[in-house]
Amino acid sequence: MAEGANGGTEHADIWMRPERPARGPRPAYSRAQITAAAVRIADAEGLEAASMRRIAAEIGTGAMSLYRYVPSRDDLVDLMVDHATAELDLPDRPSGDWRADLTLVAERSRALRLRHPWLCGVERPRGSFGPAQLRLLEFGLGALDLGLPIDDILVLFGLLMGYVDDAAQQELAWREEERRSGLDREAMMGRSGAYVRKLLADGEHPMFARVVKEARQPHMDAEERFRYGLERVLDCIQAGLPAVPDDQRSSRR
Amino acid sequence: MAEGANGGTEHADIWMRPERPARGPRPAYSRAQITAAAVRIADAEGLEAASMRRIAAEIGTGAMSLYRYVPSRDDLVDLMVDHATAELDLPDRPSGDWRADLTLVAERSRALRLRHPWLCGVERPRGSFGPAQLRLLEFGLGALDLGLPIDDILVLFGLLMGYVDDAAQQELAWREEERRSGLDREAMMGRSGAYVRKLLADGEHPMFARVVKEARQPHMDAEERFRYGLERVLDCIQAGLPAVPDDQRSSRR
DNA sequence: AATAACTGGGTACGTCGTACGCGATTACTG
DNA sequence: CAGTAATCGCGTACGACGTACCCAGTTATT
Repeated sequence: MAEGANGGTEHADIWMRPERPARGPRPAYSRAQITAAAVRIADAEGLEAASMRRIAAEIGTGAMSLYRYVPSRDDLVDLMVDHATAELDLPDRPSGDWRADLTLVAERSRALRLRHPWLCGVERPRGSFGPAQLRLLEFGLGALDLGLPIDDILVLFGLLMGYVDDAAQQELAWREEERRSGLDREAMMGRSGAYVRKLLADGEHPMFARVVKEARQPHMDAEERFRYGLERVLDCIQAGLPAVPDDQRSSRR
Repeated sequence: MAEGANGGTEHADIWMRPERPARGPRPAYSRAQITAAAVRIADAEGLEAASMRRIAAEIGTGAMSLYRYVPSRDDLVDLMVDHATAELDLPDRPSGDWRADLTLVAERSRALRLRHPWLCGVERPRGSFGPAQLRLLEFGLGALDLGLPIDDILVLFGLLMGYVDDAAQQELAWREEERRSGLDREAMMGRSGAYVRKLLADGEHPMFARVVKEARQPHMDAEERFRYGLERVLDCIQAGLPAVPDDQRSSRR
């Protein structure tokens, strides 16, 4: 098929390509330095503000210089994700109490996404697992390694991280809307947009109406609301685990 | 703060803005026509190929003409999402058997994402709910309306759709890799990339190794694999529901 | 018949990622 | 120690992108 006859770069081996070459002058910058600058910009102004030119300007060089360190912007985003994920700071190994371990993962992951709002918006289908993401994976899957087949473990861990992602995304969206409108959450419920008001009025959307009128646990702050949903998710996950004698928990193996 | 002193377009009221104006010549095209063209392109060449110029060329006009029908490309993407979602074809109301209803939602949603691969990659934080998405929401939440507070219902439905999204995304990624490499899934396991081989060899990633070596239910095809995970998720959701007398199920209220 | 609203569409601006090429610098090879 | 080849930082240039703006032509209201 003459489809790129070269040996092939598999597809995304950023993590294999060595940072420093054997020959040539010493590089003036580093991948970590560039990645950190990119993260700094994305934190402050969003992911799309972290363009190659902008990042280069941040570290005081030309845009094309970055391509000496990173093959493409997409790969740089992969580096950014792993760079941020490295802040997670999880224990070396699961404690044996799966519920406590997953709670830890969930809460720190949420905090991470609130600290780096662009994390939720990264294109998903890139199967790029850097060292920090691998650590997270090892810890999370390891916590659930209680006799289930690996496929089931993956499903359960996916449910947890899916919840974390959704919850953080919602929280960020609300926060954004508060910032733009100047109103707090309580005040926004009444003053909703014309479209929402129409939907509430037409009587065709009872569940949506309940979401608008009843939801959001109005007496909880964001943290409490997250924990509440998290407990529900953990209960669900528990149902997928093999039964345990109920007293023999957190047994250090 | 002098922050846009106008009355404000709330933020995304595509669904309120009337298609036809009162005065002026009859428009030559329609929102539906433009949206359909965009979906056609995105299906064949990906979401980013559906640029304003490309879409305009598809229907035989200039790029700027589209802005007579749609305020921005982001809004057009919202229209595309709802246009695709409208294919879902769900019953008018939940049947009373929540498990059957959610199974229906999950399988059709998966099929929809396989038919429109770009759906999984749409930027999430847009809280834009068109009529088709509202139908889906009403049906899904309604199926779970069994006495729980609305917040719990939202969490459970979120878990389900999160699973569907993840599973579809994974399936699409594998399909893409098969297409590019020419190998089938079975053959790819051994011939994995250098990075994966390194991770397997270093012994530091036991769970990742299990994922690579044991997962994917090698004896199942994609459909079976999806259903298998789906049953796990539904079991989990069941645990979050109020207990039922075990025999009194699918009782038509 | 006059007017105001709207049409399709061309041109132009500022942004993006990045292919390519340059002269200078450095490490390996003889 | 000279020669060579790799790699450096970085400027220029190209082809996309979304869309602001302007225009002459068309139509429903006055």
